[in-house]
Amino acid sequence: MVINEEEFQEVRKAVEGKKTLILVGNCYAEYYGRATSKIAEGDRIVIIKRDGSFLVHQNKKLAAINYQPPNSRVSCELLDGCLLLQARNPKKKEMLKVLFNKLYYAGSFELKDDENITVFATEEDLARDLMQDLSVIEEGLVPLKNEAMVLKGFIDILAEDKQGRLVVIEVKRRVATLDAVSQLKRYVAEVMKEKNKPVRGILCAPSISPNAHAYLLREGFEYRKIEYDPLNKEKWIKGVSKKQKPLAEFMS
Amino acid sequence: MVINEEEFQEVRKAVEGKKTLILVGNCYAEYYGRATSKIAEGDRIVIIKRDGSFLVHQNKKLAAINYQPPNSRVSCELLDGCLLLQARNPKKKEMLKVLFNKLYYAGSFELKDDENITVFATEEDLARDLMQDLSVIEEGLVPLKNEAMVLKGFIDILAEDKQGRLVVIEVKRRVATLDAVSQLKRYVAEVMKEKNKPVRGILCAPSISPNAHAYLLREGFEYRKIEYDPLNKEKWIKGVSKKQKPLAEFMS
DNA sequence: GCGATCAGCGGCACG
DNA sequence: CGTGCCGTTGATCGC
Repeated sequence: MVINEEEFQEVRKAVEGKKTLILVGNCYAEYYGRATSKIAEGDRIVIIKRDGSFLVHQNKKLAAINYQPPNSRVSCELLDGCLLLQARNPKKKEMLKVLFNKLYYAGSFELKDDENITVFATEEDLARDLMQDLSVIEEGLVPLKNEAMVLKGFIDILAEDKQGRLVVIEVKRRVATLDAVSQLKRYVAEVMKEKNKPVRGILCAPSISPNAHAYLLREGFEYRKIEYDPLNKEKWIKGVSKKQKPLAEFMS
Repeated sequence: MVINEEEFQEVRKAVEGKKTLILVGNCYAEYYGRATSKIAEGDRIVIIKRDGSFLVHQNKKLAAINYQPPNSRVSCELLDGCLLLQARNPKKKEMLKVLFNKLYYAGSFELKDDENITVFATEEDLARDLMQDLSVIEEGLVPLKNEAMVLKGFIDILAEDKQGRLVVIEVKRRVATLDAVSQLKRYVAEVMKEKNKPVRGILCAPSISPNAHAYLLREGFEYRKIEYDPLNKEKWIKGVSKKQKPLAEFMS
């Protein structure tokens, strides 16, 4: 009997009362569902959130080793002095079991937080602000906003060049890889088929891997380097200055 | 003065002593680096691991809203009665700041855990065990293990059909999407160029999206449905029975 | 270190 | 719901 009744009641009340529960202790864990996993006993942290999210963390790495998404049904029981937690997703036939044989800490909390995080410098931000001034990509490019919407919905920027040719522009916020070229290729083929005329493809990214570049050129597409700094308030995209969304303020 | 000196010393000792630290309280958070983010004050959970991993969790959803990868340099200070935590990655010029104005809990732990999780039913597992009996994909297929290694290293399975044609097989553990077809296409093109002869492409997955299937057929490739159950010990891949890696044991 | 790919990816937006 | 795709993706493995 390692887990005492008092601790268990704390856990039970948290699980039943939909509070947020934090556990630290020595546990074994196993999962089955989309795959199966197991890990022998070790000291870990478990977080069970109000919405049924379930996390098992080792004391290293960023990612949880086991988890269950929101809306999982959590149960707890005392089994031979051990605390057994189970998080099920009946629809997906998934189950995560965590068996604690030691508990260093158990605490439950009612956390009030209605805030949403705002993130800046996403691919969407890049594409939107680039569209305000496509000259950084190529002189004379004119964005065709509505076209892009109607046509696909996935194309970052659809534009027309000086010669009146359609240009599909794929924007990447980090190193462009083979995937990005494949993606561009699909979009170009799509538009070309739709419009029944030649379409150019431009890949915009801070850099591109050698393989991706070779693939790109082989397909007849073009690469344009873009540089950006999320903290530069006036011109966060190098070479683009007008009509940019103002940056969020940050303390020094 | 909301954070008391005693709590702060607990935090400071944990941060300096490379212990694992868990904080629960009301905080504001901001990040800058690859992007920028900020979120107004709310009740959240912070975990700082021994290796410098830093996590900020809201009381909903599975994913952390802010984080810093392993090896970040963490510092803490008391500022106007508030606890300021900073996690920096000098090389990437990244910084995460968390400012607590209330602390409901602060605990530090020395967690001992040398175990590694074992996961079964990954794509690698699927490909390896399928290779033991390719008849479930097509009668007469013979795997060319060494070829695949030498040729690329990324092709899941390279085989030869009854007519002696090369067959590139891409295996997916879940719904095959457009990406998977693009990937297969790249590999087929690669092998075709290398060997200078026609190459077939087969996409193996539990299911395939309509768009992906259309794209696949348009490219002249083929789809083969595979069904598997990670918990079925004798035949976890339907139709494949021999030489399979034994499944890990799970309690009922 | 970069490059390529998988992940029980998670999350979001759209149809 | 599925489909598609981004993500401060993270993590792994090969070079």
